[in-house]
Amino acid sequence: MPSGPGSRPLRVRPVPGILLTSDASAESKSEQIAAEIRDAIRTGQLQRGVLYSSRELGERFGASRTPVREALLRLADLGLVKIERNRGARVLGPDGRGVVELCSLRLLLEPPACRSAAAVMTSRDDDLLAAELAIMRERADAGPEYFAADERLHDLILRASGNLRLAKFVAELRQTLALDGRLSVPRYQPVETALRDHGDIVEALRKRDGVAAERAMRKHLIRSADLLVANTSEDNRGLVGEWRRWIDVAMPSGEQLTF
Amino acid sequence: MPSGPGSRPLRVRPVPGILLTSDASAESKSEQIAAEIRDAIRTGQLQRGVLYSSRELGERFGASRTPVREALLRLADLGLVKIERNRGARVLGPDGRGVVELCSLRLLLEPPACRSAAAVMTSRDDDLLAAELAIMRERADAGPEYFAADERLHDLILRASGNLRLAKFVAELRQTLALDGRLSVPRYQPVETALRDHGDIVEALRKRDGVAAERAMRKHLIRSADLLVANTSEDNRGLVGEWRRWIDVAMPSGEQLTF
DNA sequence: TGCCCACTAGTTGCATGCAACTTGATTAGA
DNA sequence: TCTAATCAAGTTGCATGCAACTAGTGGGCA
Repeated sequence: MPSGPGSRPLRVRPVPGILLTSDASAESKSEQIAAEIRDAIRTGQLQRGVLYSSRELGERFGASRTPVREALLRLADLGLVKIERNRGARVLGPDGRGVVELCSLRLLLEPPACRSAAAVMTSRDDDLLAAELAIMRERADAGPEYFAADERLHDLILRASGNLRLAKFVAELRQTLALDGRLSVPRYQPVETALRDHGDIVEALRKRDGVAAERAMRKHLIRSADLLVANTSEDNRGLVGEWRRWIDVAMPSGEQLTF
Repeated sequence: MPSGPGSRPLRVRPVPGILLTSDASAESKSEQIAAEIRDAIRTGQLQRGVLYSSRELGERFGASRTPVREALLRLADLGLVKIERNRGARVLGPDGRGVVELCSLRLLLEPPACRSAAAVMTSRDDDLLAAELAIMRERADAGPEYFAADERLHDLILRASGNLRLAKFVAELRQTLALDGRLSVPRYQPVETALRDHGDIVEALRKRDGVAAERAMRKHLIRSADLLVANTSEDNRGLVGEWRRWIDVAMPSGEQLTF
């Protein structure tokens, strides 16, 4: 194939689903591939602990090694894969310790962000939040649409907080966490509980009651993460203890855990 | 016959388990270049708002476009440059809004991490912290050694907290902030104040008094960021207000600001 | 004069070439 | 038989080639 001097037919691979953002070419190939690799890890098409070469991934996703490498570098930064020099990229397994770290970070950031949002959000944010909540209630079957709305709702709140950097970082955390969590949480967390939690958060925000919104978000995060950590396959004793410790760190002294 | 006609001398492999200790080539060229570009931005050799091509940067740093591109992608993720398609990479200016966002994130994360560290740190951490504090006191001229020790001290605490992901993220924040901050802070913050702050933090940690350590860290961060935000060249009114708002968000209800 | 279009210079994004490195299998030797 | 050196296959990391794209310029035309 190096012989063809003329125009090679650009190999356009039919992208397997996922949302096609506005313009196809606006997103660089490396970004597309990063997203595809993430999805492949999530669905198990790429197995944890296994080494993959950039050539193999390139063939699988219809690209050359360069954009694949760029995607892998990005994913390595996010902690999803580990690049081993001259060996390949290893998909990292669901690390119980990592799950606790991610959950702790969310717990430290999202409740205060919620409080901040209550102080500066606009009525337009109210409408957007209500819309997502409505979708969640409609699609209460815990399908992909439900989770997409969940995702957007959290993101709306974070962006309404006024700290875009915070919003971006927590979005990354959520993406990484979803790799481990999405498979297990819906089985253990009743949808109605999650719906009630989100309803409480949105309601408090609508009233611009920052303290209540913060508390509701904290409750929601703790409840979700509790299940996540408890059902991590590894040794749970130390893990659960560590997670409880971070709850303690993140909890204001006066507030009580009431479930 | 196969008596090694082209034997290269590098073939010596005494023990299969030995890994190279901090070999220079252990760090990839793209990482080196990312660091060099960051330094060049800090020192002003690369000017804010200006477009640079990867070829130019490659020549300046002695590499081809590929590792430069990888470095730029990484820096773009960190928010230091903006890659404009088919145009180049623009060095982003010191955005006042961004400074507030970065400071707010540190304020939300580092004090709780401090409290966590007090709960799980070991006597070895005590020694390391004391060593860095001693260096800071020796090099109280606010030179690079002083700031390096400052940096390491903060990092030690964060890693002692037990949440490596948090430590890594805050380290990134600090790196980015240093671009805007390091030039201005030492001129405004008296070294003895900073020394006292750090002394208080380390002392509280030594006593394993998490609450005091958390408070001391919060005080230190607020004091530093106050100066940083106040001296940002842009319109300060809104900026300072925003920063005060985040202090409020991050402050436990009972605690008072006492300077 | 003023407007439009093609052209040129320059850049990215992706594909590919190449040397160094890692590792498992094979072969020579004791 | 068992050990150790050697080879071969495969991979990365970096360099380079190439088509597509952008923006600014100058000339032609109304």
